[in-house]
Amino acid sequence: MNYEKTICSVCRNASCIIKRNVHLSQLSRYIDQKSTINCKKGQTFIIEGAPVQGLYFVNKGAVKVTKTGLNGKEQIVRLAKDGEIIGHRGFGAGQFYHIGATALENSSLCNFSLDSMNQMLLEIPKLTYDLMTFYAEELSRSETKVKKFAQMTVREKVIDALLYIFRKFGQKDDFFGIQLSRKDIADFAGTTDEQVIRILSSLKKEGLIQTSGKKIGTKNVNLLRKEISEHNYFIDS
DNA sequence: TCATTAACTGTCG
DNA sequence: CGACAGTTAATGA
Repeated sequence: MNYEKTICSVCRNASCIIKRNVHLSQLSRYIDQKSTINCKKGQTFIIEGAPVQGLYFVNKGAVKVTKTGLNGKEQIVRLAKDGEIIGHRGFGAGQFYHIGATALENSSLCNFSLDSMNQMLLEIPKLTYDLMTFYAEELSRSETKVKKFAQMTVREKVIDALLYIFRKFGQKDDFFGIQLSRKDIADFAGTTDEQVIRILSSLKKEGLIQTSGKKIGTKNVNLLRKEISEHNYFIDS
């Protein structure tokens, strides 16, 4: 296990709000306070209901953010990759996380304590502004997601989930840049793994996607988009 | 190798 | 469309 702290100055995550502001001199002492956590695939590093332990950034890897329903069903709220923030709703008023987060791949995470974050945001307006922009985007995504869940059929929701994965992780050698279990896709789309399996195999029969074991890919994104085009929500969510 | 997990199929309410 | 039961394939201890 490698516990070495990742250094922001050599980090490649241009979308990270810390990295974007790393040139600000006030930031350096807070960066010195951060810690790096290495998570193995499948490891849960934010437990729903546990006390907030600050803010996490994905340095490298992939993470799912989840919320558990009353029946114990897991809902994947979003996926996060390099440069993205996790646990950002945990601070402010809330004392406890109301989401969970587990690594989908071996991942390294940067963690800033609550105190660190609060002082940073009070002291550096540019950082606060960037975070606010991020919140605004998140809220907008969340709103369109509500519409989706209300209006889309299961087939459309699964296609939408596939497009989300495609957008976020891209495709390499005809398959998506991340391998998710059918269960994870189901938890994201708000359905069951059996439904996902069935829809994936019919999509495969129709030639819209190809699968090989856990690997899924598409050769015709536009055809997939067309299926849910009436909903017009495929822009970004 | 055996045991556990994931993928898939069929059926029923 | 979801829930359940059951089979097969893949994975890993």
